[in-house]
Amino acid sequence: MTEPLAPQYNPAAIESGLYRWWMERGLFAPAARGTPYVVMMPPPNVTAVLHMGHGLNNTIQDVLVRFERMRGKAALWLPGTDHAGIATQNVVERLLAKEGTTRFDIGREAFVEQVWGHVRETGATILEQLKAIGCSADWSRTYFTLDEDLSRAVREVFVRLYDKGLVYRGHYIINWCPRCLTALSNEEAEKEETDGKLWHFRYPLADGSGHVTVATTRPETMLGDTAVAVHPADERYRALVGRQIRLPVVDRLIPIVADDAVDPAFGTGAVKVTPAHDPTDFEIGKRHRLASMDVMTPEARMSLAAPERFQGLDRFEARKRVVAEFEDAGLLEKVEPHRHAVGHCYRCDTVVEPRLSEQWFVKMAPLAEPALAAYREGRLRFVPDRRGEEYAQWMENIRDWCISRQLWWGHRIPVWYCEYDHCARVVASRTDVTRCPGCGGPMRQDEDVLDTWFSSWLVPFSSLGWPDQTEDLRRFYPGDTLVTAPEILFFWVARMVMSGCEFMGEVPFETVYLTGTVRDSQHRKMSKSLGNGIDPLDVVRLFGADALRYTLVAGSAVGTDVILDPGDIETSFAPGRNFANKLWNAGRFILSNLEGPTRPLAGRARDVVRREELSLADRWILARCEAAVVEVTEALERFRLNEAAAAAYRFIWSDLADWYIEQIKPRLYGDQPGGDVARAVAAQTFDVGLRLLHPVMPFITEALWKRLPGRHPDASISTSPWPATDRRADDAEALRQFGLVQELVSAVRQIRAEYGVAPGQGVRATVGNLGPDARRTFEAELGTISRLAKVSSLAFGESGERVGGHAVLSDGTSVFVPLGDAIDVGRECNRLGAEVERLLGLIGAQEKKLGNAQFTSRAPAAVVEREREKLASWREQHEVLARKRALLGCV
RNA sequence: GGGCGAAUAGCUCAGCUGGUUCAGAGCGCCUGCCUUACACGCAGGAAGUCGGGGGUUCGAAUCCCUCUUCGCCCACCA
Repeated sequence: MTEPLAPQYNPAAIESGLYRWWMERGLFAPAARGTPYVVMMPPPNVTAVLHMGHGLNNTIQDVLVRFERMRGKAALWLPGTDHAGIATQNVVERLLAKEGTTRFDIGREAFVEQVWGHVRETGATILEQLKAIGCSADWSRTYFTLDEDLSRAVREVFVRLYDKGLVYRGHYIINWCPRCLTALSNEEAEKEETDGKLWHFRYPLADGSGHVTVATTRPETMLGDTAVAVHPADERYRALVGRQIRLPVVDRLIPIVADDAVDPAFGTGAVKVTPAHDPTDFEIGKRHRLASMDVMTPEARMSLAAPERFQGLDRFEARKRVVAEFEDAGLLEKVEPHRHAVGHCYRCDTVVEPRLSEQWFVKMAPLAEPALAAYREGRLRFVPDRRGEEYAQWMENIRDWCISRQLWWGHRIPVWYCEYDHCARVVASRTDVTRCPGCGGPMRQDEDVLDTWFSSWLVPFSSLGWPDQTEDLRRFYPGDTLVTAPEILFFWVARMVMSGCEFMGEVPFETVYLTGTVRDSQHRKMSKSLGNGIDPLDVVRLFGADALRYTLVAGSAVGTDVILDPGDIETSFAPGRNFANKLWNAGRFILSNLEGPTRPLAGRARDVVRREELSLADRWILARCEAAVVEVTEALERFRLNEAAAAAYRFIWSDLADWYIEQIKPRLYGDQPGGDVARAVAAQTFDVGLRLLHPVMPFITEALWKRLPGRHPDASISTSPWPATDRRADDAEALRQFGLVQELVSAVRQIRAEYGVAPGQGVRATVGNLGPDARRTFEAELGTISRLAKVSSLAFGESGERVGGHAVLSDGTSVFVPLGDAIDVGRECNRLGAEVERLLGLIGAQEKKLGNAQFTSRAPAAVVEREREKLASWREQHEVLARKRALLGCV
């Protein structure tokens, strides 16, 4: 009936094909019914795709989606259609690096073609990866295209903001990458602590009556100085304000001004002012109507505004020359080492040059207000909580967003300028403009393109067809949960909230779950440039997708990073593989014992298993199963995926495989009656275990679940219902009683191991000092005890013998395994002595606690009662062991 | 400079609302087993004064303060 299963789980054989099987049956398409549950999917980043970080994000998203689907929600990922922007940027960077070329060496058309070829290629790679790790998104949606819908949404948004006066153009100091030749947003200019120098320059007063010393970290910018500023309240310089400086090197007269922005405590308290090359200076310049001298070209070489001998020099070369000239002139007062934050381009790591330039901006404060309110009012929450405060802090101090980029790819800014100078009309438009609406003259579109995130921030609704009022939009906006990496909280998440509030009137999702970051053993972020990445596809090939997913999920405690050692992927991923194999073999065993349908455990069927037919072990595993359902469900609801994985793991491995399967073997083999009941319980609890684990390990659970008896060939575990909690299985008695049996078995095993009893050799055991129902329990489970602990006979009462291994169970039951001359009495005395010591320690502490009137009067009665019971139990255990030691003649 | 987080077994990490169900898991290590589901396994074992110090409390890995060390985010002191 079922094809024979190999004794080892072979991911390659099982996983290939299952994904297609799912897709063919449309199992990943949103269900027709049910409450929508939408997990927003971030645009995959091409450079990240072969790294573990993306594997982590995608896995976590998929775990939640599968969980919610099984719970009857129409869960889907919402893949953005705008993967082009970021993807392209990265592809371009890679291409340029590979070709060893710069953007200007390739013609635009050839360039675009080459880039898009690459995008299509890497797009396929991304799909491969997502399939390989079992992600269940509906990938039929457009992927990796700059599709027209999106362009439409981008233009719509731009024009709306423009009309509201929220988009504006202006001259500002922006972050400029001299290599990429583009403006960068504040978020894209990554600050890095850098060891630099602080040069102290003497600026002589124009009348020769002395000098003012200024400090700078960027000497080359002094070529563009147009003032020196001091704090208005600074006594040292008060008399100098309004006088002139003769700027060395360039030999130009500049004024000394007073401005509040100057910190009198830093450096000399006097600062050179270079409005074209520093944001603060730019502000000072505006206040004092100073000229702005841009002394650099876009490539960060000295421009024609610099003295002739500097023109064309690279900025760092110019820096050396300026310093040298100061030194030669005796105007270099001193040089100090100085550690400060320097901006670097997030794409190419080039030092960013603050540069005066004309750019487009979005006024953010009005957009931030409702987005902040949503958080404050609880309509938006973050997991972990503390990220919410980061979000709020950023929103409160938000700065305008520079959205124009001087790149060759992306959405062009939908603004047209009239070519006629006398008209100079500027139009923002949803459609292309060819004729000037004012004078009828020709129009020219802005050359710049929009920041990638300007399309990405619209994904929650643009990907659903907005601005049209589509069915999808009605149904799936807003979503429930955004799962993404913390590093794009501001780039993307915060902006999506703002755009959602502005254009849809409500937040795009109510929960933002921020995953950890995948780091290497030195806690460095995994990245291509560091070469410390792990390709998830390699892991899939070596260990299987389920092993990869298990490791990632098990390592993802809320708010913590996942550390993986790229040099030792065996250690990281073998546990997942081992667990998959364990599950596979447990399944193989159970399936091999299930011929045809099993009896139902509940319902009105004639052959339903009656409660009194259940053995203690049956009741125990059903109770454990129930507990596992509660644990896993609650953990997933609270985004504690690692706990969900651990709970499912414990249930399947420790409870089901280690104990229950071992316990029922005689019944399955027909050595004991009740095989049909054992089969029914095993089938049911295994089924539940598979479903609990399915979100984390979809392939292996699907493969096994499909083989359970009575499955329709097209049924899939991914659309089967999530296990319901069953109060009737809440069986504390069974848990306690079977727990005692487990303790007894362990105690005998321990003694056997301690004294090297040969594995096959049976031992006798005597149990005494029994609790009320213990004898009945042990008698009923005699088979279990004898098989699992190799006990040939179990006697009740106190043994006449005294030489052997002794133990005591938690309820005070004494255990004795006679070993005759086989053991060393001294060794047994030591063994028991250690245990007695431990108990005495506990008892002493506990007596002190209970003797403390403060405790008994202040602690809750239930706690006190529990503590009393513990003490009684320990005393009893101690007493039993002490007697045994006395019997052995221990000193 | 501001904000935040972390420090628990050799390694990677759990430990949520303070109370021996809390000192745990996996890997690694040691011992014995190829027991008819699984050696990617089974059974047993060793191993941590929960970073240091102080405090709150009847009681602290858990709450507070402080120090040390690492990490992250933000930031226009040139």
